[in-house]
Amino acid sequence: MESSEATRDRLLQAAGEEFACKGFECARIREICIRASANVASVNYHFGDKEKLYIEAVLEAHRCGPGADEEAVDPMAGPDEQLRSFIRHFLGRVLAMQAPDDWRHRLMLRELLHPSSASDALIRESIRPRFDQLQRILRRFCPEAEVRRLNALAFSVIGQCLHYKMARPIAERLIGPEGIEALDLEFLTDHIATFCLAALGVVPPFDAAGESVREEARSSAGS
Amino acid sequence: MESSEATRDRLLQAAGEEFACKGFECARIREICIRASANVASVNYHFGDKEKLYIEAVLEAHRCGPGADEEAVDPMAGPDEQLRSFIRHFLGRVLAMQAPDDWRHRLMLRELLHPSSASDALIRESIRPRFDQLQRILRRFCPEAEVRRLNALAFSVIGQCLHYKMARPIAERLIGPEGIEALDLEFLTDHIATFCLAALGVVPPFDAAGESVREEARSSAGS
Amino acid sequence: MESSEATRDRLLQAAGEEFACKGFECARIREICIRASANVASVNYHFGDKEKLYIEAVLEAHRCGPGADEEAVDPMAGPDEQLRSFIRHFLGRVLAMQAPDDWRHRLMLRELLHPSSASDALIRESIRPRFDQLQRILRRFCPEAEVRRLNALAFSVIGQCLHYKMARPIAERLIGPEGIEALDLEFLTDHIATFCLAALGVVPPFDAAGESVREEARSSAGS
Amino acid sequence: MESSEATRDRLLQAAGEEFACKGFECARIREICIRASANVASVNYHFGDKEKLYIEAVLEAHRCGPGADEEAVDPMAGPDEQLRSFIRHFLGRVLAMQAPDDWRHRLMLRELLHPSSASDALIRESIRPRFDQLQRILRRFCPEAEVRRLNALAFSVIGQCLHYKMARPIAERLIGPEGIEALDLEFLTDHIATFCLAALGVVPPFDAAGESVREEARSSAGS
DNA sequence: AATGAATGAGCCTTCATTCAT
DNA sequence: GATGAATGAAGGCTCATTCAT
Repeated sequence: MESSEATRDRLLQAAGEEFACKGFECARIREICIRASANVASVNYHFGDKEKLYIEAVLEAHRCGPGADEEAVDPMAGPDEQLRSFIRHFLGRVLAMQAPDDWRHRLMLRELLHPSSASDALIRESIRPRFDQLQRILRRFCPEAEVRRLNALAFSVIGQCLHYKMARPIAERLIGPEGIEALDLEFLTDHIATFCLAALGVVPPFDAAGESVREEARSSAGS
Repeated sequence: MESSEATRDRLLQAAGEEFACKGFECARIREICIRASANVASVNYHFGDKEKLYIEAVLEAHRCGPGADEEAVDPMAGPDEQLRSFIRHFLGRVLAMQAPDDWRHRLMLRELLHPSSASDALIRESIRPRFDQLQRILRRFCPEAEVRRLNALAFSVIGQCLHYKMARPIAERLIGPEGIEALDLEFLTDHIATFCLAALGVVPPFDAAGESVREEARSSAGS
Repeated sequence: MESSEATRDRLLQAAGEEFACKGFECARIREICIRASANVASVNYHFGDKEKLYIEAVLEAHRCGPGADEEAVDPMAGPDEQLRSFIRHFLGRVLAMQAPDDWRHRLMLRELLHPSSASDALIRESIRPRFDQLQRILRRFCPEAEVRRLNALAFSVIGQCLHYKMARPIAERLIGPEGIEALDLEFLTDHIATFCLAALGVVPPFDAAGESVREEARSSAGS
Repeated sequence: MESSEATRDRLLQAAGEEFACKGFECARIREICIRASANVASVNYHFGDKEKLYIEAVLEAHRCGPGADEEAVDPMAGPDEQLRSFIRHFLGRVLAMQAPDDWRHRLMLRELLHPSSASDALIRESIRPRFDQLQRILRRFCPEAEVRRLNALAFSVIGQCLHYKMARPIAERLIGPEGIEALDLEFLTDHIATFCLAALGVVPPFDAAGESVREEARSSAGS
């Protein structure tokens, strides 16, 4: 049957969506089957188990996920341009995670918070490469920094980006929907990139407005 | 009856732990009652509902949680000292969240990710005050910055700190347990504070190791 | 304590209402206690049991219920006048059963349909006397009728009256609310009394409108 | 699958019996499933709900119930013959309701007293047709009677019949089992029909025994 | 004497899973 | 190979009842 493979795929797709937006426990196997126009027993038939289906869905998520991200950063560019580019792409993916068909990223995010047995492959093939890439970029800024510092730097970059996904519901309540709206991809990319580059001592910190403060603060820091 | 209040408290404590580590859906009311040495119907009697118990637990979490944080930051100190102090306390709380009896923070974190009807009070009385406090500190660095920038700055600070809680399981797999171990409260406080202050132009970025890079990067940035 | 007796009475009153409108099974002991401003344990304390409370409520219902009904029928009147009077009173009570404080009759009606152990006393002291009274009245119409006929006659009278209580919800759907409204106490008393008296051959059947039909029907009956 | 339909039917049958003799609230879903040799979850699978099962049972009750009643009354017969025929059939059904397997009628009776959401269809398809039929018959006796009178007449007929079902437990205690026994279908049909026809002025009231009384009563009525 | 707290049995429902076809 | 029916284990909740005070 050719429909066998097709059903399997539909199940995987439906499972991905369901797991992504409800989590493993709250996802209903029946709902998945209905979405996939398949029988209730299909999941057990094709995957044996709810958990095995979940793992398959997560693997599928990163398998069919973004692959050309590595090339997104121009290897010939300067380190600051590379970092800016990395942030733009990473942030772009994070902010786009609201899209209904973007269950792959949402699923990966869930794995970030609550790693399951599926996350080994996920880390190996999807997360670590990007993490290493980021570290290679950062290494160019601090060639002699110890590993610990490099890790912390990488987490500082990633943490700022991910926060807009993680804490979005709360952020929205804190600064209002229009406040969130104002923090669009363009602005945030520039903000975080500038923030990090300034922290790395590459570019002057932000706008003129901060200049005066900088002086004041610097003197107070010196005291 | 004093025993009534006592049982209620035991239930609240047990519920807090259970909800904190399993989430609302996966927490079993029976387990909570067993932990609290109470009857299965106790929850219904004292709180009426599983959900009402959850809300009560969340409120209890922030009620008995840290409240004297406001005083933690010396109002007479300079802005850089205040920021450093804020980060230390915030991070301290985040990193301490692993403690088994620290269900209060884990519960609040869950609310961060999946706000429920209990999060209104949580935001109002616990989160917003700290957020406002951070913005007041940051305002001293950028007196004329627009609101949007201030929001982004605050999120940059918070995001870096929270990341160590949010993505800890994955981080541990990325850099190994000893890598995580190395990132202790002292180091991270200094790292994030320095990172932020450098980004704000107050202190020179990091250590001598970075200096040379800065020069190189700056020239490449200028190209 | 004087309040002891008072609480008992309030419980009885509240139980009567609750049982009357929800039935034994659906009545909630907690609701009764709330209504009576009493403790949840009051019922068990004062009556020992939900069922015992029910029985007490039923007995109370007929005890404090109508007692002067016997006198309502003038013993010196003619049989037709007595029957008319009986129907008026019986029907009046049936139709008034909607009143919120008239739980006594509603409770007795419930006993009619689903006799419990409480109904013995109810029948003995409340129902049978009226039944006997009706039969005495009917006996005057048919002095030589056999017992079976007299029973059937009594049930014919009672059945017509009770039907307006029993099947009211359905009747309302059949002929509409305004249809029910039109069947008020005055009209129904006259209708049923005339119907019965005509059946007993005392008065001519109904109005002139029926006269012609009677002739036609009588001839068809004779065929 | 044929077995599916079979199980559904067994559940419906078992539910009908259980609901008929215990009512909706007191009926236990577990008991129903045991009776139907089915799993506890079967009800949920086949009907979704206890209430939906109830509704389905009520609909089934009237669906498979008596349907050829319309033909039971000879349209060519005279009105008195039609009325007598109607009463015989109606009463027959009412009196037969004691049979253990006759849950359909008992269920319909419950709906009479406590209409649920299932009673709409019941009224529309089962009760109203008979009611209309009866009114058409009565109309022949009183061609010019107002609607109100016709309604009251119909209820007088129905009320007398239904009373033997409604109040049977009490009636049995009032006149004893043998008294009830004596009121068999044959006797009651004749009694009620004669009672009504006499009330409608078609036939002379009852037997010779009553004749003399009629004279006496008539004179007393005239006084 | 009377109460508030606590109990445990039992109900309906949900769900992942298995089985016969 | 694939399905619809059936399963049984929990889960949350309700309720009458009991107990300690």
